[in-house]
Amino acid sequence: MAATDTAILEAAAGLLSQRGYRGMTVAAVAAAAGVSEPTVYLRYASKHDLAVAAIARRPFLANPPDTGDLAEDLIALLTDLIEVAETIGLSIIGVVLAEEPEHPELLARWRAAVGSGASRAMDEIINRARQRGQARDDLQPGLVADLIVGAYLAHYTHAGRPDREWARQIVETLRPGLT
Amino acid sequence: MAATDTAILEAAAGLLSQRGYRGMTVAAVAAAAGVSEPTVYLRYASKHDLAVAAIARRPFLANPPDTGDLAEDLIALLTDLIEVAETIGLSIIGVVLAEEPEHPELLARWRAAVGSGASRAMDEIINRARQRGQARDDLQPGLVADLIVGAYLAHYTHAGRPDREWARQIVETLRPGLT
Amino acid sequence: MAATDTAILEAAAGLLSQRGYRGMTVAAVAAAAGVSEPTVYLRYASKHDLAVAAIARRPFLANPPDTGDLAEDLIALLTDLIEVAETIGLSIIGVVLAEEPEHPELLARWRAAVGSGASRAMDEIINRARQRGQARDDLQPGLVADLIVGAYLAHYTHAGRPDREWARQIVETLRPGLT
Amino acid sequence: MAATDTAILEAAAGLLSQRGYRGMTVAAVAAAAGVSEPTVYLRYASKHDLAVAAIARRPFLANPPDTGDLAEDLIALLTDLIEVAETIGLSIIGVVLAEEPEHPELLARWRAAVGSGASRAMDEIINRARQRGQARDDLQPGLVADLIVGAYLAHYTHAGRPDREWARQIVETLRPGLT
DNA sequence: GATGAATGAGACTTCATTCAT
DNA sequence: TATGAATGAAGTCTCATTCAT
Repeated sequence: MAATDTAILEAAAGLLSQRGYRGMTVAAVAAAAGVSEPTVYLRYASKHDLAVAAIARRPFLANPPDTGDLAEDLIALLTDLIEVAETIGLSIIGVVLAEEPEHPELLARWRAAVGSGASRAMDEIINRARQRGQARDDLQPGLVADLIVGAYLAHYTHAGRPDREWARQIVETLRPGLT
Repeated sequence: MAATDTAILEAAAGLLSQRGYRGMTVAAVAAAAGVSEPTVYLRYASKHDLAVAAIARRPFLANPPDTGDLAEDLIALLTDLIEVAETIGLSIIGVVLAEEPEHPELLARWRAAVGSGASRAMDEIINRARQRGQARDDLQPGLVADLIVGAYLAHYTHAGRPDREWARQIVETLRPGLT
Repeated sequence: MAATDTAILEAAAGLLSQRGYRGMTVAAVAAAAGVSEPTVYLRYASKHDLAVAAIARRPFLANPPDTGDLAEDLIALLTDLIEVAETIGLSIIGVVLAEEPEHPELLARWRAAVGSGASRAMDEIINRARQRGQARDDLQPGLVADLIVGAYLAHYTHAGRPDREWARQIVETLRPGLT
Repeated sequence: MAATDTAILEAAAGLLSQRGYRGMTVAAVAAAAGVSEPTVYLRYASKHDLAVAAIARRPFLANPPDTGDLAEDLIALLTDLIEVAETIGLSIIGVVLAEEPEHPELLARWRAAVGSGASRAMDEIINRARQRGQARDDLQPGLVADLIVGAYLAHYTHAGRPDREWARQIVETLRPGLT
């Protein structure tokens, strides 16, 4: 049944964020989805296959903000990012990095889904800014994405949740290099 | 014995980066340290205590580069960071993020050791730049650290290893905002 | 459908020789027969019933050789036996012996089908030999069958496949006791 | 402890005969040996290793009979064989044959232990007979072993337990070919 | 008659932890 | 202080069997 399919994937994705790869036990997934363990194995040949399928369920940065101003767009994107991260946690990113040595497909899949999503969102924001004359012609969206998204990753990892003003300060620091 | 103490910590730290929290089995730590499992338990009450102690063994960014130029310092720091990361892997960062929901002390400890180290290194670089008149007075070192260190984290997570030119391009993009 | 009936039995017999009793899973039988598992259960109440029905599908030694000479007949029979065994394997015999403690019906069924077949074949060969004056009057076919068939079982079990000359050597060794 | 070692091997050998390879569960072995499952794994890396070690625990035909007469020796050997087989069962032979497709090491090990033992015993019997002038010079012990041991295997497989007279009848049938 | 979907029971194996020595 | 030996608990995965359709 389709309802079971999504229940299993949702459960797996949730547990993956909350408990990591090894903490995402098949028993826990099955229980959370309201089915038995073999039912999970009916759909995925192994726990690993299930984890790969569960990675990147939620479309990330699917609708890039469009405020009419580059800096505001970036602030909005960063604020969105923070909000999502504070909801579902950064641990899913931790999982794909932590498991890279033993399960590199997880990171690969993450890159395909989330990495490319971030890249596309930044392309769009910067293209619009260019048309408005707000962005340098030779500005590379990929670099900006690295700087913006990464700033949050680093801040969270090194110092915890950023305060209110932080997103604006980051963009202000960056702004002279963009226009 | 002190030699045993450090052997155990080294072994734990290595396994933690290579195999993650759950992959760092007490048996593997003991074997790598050349002792028996109970010997580990003589020193740490639980596996978790051992992991907390093992986090952040290696001093990170202990000697910030000093080239006489801000941009060059930042490029050097970023290049160093890449090199270290490509040696010991990013998975240790993944581990502390991934385990946050269940073992928040790991991330706390990481912040105390590595986060503060990065902050101190950036303080030093920017102070020197200020004395040379290369940095804005109101430039906040923490923001720059977030941007520089984070850029690598994000790039690696979203796209894999950066190419040769990447570090310079990041710093060039950032430079107008610093001076 | 009759076609389904035989497909299931063929599949079960094949898997029984190739993978043993426990290796003959109902799922594998169903797949090999091109039906679903419940379809198998429509015909047999349990896996065990299916296995019993599948034992001894192939008539063994149905056409005993008739060369006009006792020794040649025995060599031909032994050569046939080797050939069949090298095609379908001895593991089916292993299965019925191995499962005897838990599923004695398998061995019983094997005796009814294969054991009696071997006996009948040897009866025929020796009766013909007697009419030609090539066999002792008091020769018991059952003993000869034990010796001839058993020699191969023992050789295979203890030493692996016999070489070219082996069948003839066995019969030569036995011959003085027959005439 | 050595007592545990042998208890485990004994339990494994017994279950292997009684329940076959798949029926010899590690839980059952542990229970029969009076230890926990991990204790078994402390000694054998896998169930398969345990099974291989358990095969051929009992030395088979270690002391070939020496009655002073070839025929009597063979009858005694066959009678011994029957007695052993009726005690521990033939199913262990069934197991090694049945598992050959999936676990050929079991049969290999059986050949190394039991097959070579039977061969050695027959060598001895026939050498002594030769010195007494009771055996043909060109008689090959291996062929005699195949015939004698095999006769029992075949009889049991095809017809069940032999009656009292059977061993003597087999040897009588064979005798003219030996002297 | 046939099957897609489900599951209870149980298999092998690993691991953190303890205890007698 | 150190360890060899042991184990309860749990994890991944398989399989015979059932039931609604």
